[in-house]
Amino acid sequence: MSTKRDDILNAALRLFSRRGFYGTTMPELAREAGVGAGTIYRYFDSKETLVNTLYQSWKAKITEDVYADLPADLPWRARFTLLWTRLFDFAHTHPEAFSFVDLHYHSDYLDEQSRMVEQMSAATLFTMVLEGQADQVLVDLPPAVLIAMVYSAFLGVVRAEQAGYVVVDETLATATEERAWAMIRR
Amino acid sequence: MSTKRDDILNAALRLFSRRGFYGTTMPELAREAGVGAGTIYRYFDSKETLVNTLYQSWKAKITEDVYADLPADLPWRARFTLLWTRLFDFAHTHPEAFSFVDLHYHSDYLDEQSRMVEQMSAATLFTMVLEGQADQVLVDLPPAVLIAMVYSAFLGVVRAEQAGYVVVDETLATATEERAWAMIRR
Amino acid sequence: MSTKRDDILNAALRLFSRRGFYGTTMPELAREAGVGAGTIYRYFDSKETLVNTLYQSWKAKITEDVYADLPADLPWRARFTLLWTRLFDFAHTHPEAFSFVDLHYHSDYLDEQSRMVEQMSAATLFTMVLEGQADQVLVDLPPAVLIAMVYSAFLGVVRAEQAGYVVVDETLATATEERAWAMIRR
Amino acid sequence: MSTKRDDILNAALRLFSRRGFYGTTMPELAREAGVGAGTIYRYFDSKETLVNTLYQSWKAKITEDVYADLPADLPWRARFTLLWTRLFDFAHTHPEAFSFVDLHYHSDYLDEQSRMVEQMSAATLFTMVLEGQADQVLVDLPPAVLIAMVYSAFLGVVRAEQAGYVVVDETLATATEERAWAMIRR
DNA sequence: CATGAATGAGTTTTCATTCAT
DNA sequence: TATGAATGAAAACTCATTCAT
Repeated sequence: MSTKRDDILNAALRLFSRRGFYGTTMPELAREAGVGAGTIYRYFDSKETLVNTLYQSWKAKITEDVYADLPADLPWRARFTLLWTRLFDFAHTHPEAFSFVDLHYHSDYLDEQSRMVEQMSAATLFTMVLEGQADQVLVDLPPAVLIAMVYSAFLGVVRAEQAGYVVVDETLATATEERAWAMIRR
Repeated sequence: MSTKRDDILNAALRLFSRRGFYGTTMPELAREAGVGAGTIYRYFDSKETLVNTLYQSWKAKITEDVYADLPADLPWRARFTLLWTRLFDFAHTHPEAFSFVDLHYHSDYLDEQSRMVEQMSAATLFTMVLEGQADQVLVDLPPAVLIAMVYSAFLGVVRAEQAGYVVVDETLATATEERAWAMIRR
Repeated sequence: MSTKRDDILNAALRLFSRRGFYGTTMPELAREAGVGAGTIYRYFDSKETLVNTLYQSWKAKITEDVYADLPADLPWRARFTLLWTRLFDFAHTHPEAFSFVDLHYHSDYLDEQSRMVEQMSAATLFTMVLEGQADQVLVDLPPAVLIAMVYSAFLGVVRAEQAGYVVVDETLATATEERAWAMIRR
Repeated sequence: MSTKRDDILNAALRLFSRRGFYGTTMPELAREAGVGAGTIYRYFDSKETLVNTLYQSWKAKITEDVYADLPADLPWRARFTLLWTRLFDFAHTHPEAFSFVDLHYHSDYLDEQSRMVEQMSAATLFTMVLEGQADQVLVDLPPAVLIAMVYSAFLGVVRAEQAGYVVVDETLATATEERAWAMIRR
């Protein structure tokens, strides 16, 4: 089965997350993927199609792996811990995914569908925060702000880790989770 | 007086912060600055020189405007409030500056001097955090982590604001400051 | 087989020998070679690399075709005749080669290797002249001077021919050879 | 009186003789001449006008200084000696002039008038050679060939000298003259 | 007269995309 | 289906020339 398509997507994730969309050339990408330059175009119409496909798939995968299947009866504190843990698990399993998604946030080459996936993912979180606020567990700030602060704080740690400034073991992951929770709990 | 050089730097800040380094073309930049394409090269040797000049000047300006002249005897709580206020003041005065600096963080076209300015800025914060921990006011996590979490949280809010998701008035600024402080205070 | 590379080199020989390095533009060259502008860069890193490659190959070819395989026991007079004949044969087979090599002599865009090829070629002649002088056959002047005078005289005839001032048939070639020999024989 | 015009012409001689027409830029030329870039255009309509002016003036000066005022009754041998001496005197007084004139020989940016000056100079020599042949003093080859061989041989020596390969003192100048004469005398 | 900052057409070079194999 | 050589449009950059001072 076509492993080439995946080779291309994996290479694209690596390069786009490092050098960005415009900083990555198709020949480079072909070399990194171990395929001919023309081969990329058998699977993707254009560079933009490729980046959109990649963006959507990772955004969806993050949403799925991190936000889905939260036990409905889980107390808020434990729920947050679970989310935070999943975030770090994901970040460690797919080190380039968060950088990639973050780097391409709101870029003008993202198409309608990418924006929709983006919206859906945001909506999930948004709803969750609203519930937490209704339950008087989360602080009363615009959900967009709470989400931005927590998610950015998480991303900040991941970036520090990838830059080699710290190693995030389980202890540190837990500690950061506590701090993030302290930021948003009522 | 050479207003052209400033026109170019201002246009570059606007475009680089939006489209990134590789996504911004020199003709675009020339048009945005209202100068001829060749004029840019009278003031900057190359596109790389330009982005480095810009990076260094803004990084230095942020450091100066936000971190400098902190009253030595200011209590930690008040000190943090002051810093947070200054960050928002800066972000509102120069809406593109933080995005620009953040977007170009650790890019491979940044030269030695840009990295040095970067280091100096980081060192200032690092020292401050260490003091706060010695005074038992700040939580005991690696300073790089605390800095990353707070600064990223701030950036997250600014980005949400620029995306039009929220309006950050004084009340909201204060509220976010409290949340950020809650994240790092012991 | 990569005939394109040869097409480019041949076109470059023609244009560089006529208009010089700076006077030849890459689009012109591409058109003359019958290839796309980008194609040139698949085979040569830069215009400078191209001119150096060309210089080295022709300098080496001249040296090989003209100076190599001289029968060791050939009397000086016959040896000179042979060299002169070979020079004209070469000039008539590759009408632009001598102009090209001469025009680019000591140009600052020639690299280390081009200079080495240059030196090697010069050394061959130099040694030959020294031997001729030791044998009391050649006049006692600095070899560099003898070489310069003979080679330049030859080039002068070739240039006159190319400018259309004369036609150099076998008779004229022989006559010029006699004159050149008269210039340097003891 | 306008020394600037001369400054420009002198700078142009130096740069054009070294780097050629296309290899010399107007700003470079302005700097070398010690004038503003715009100043050049007060004296010369364009770069082409400048090079043509320069070419004509030097070609004329060479013709005047070297070929004019030859005592009518001077024997051929002495006449040749005088010419050769004058050539070397000229070359040593104006080291760049011969290179410049030679380098621009038959270039397509030379205008009608430059070609005429060229023709006139050639005609003088041509006539002289014809006379010498009529007098049975010079060898019977096409005058264009004789002229090319002698003049090129001379240029070869000058180039060797400028490249630093030899120093041409009076003895060597005389020796080369003898060799050149041997080449063309009957 | 003289300047040199400013320009845009033209240069070298890159790169997304195509297509013959 | 896969390739990578080939392309030309567009990028970064240069330079002859102009013009406000």
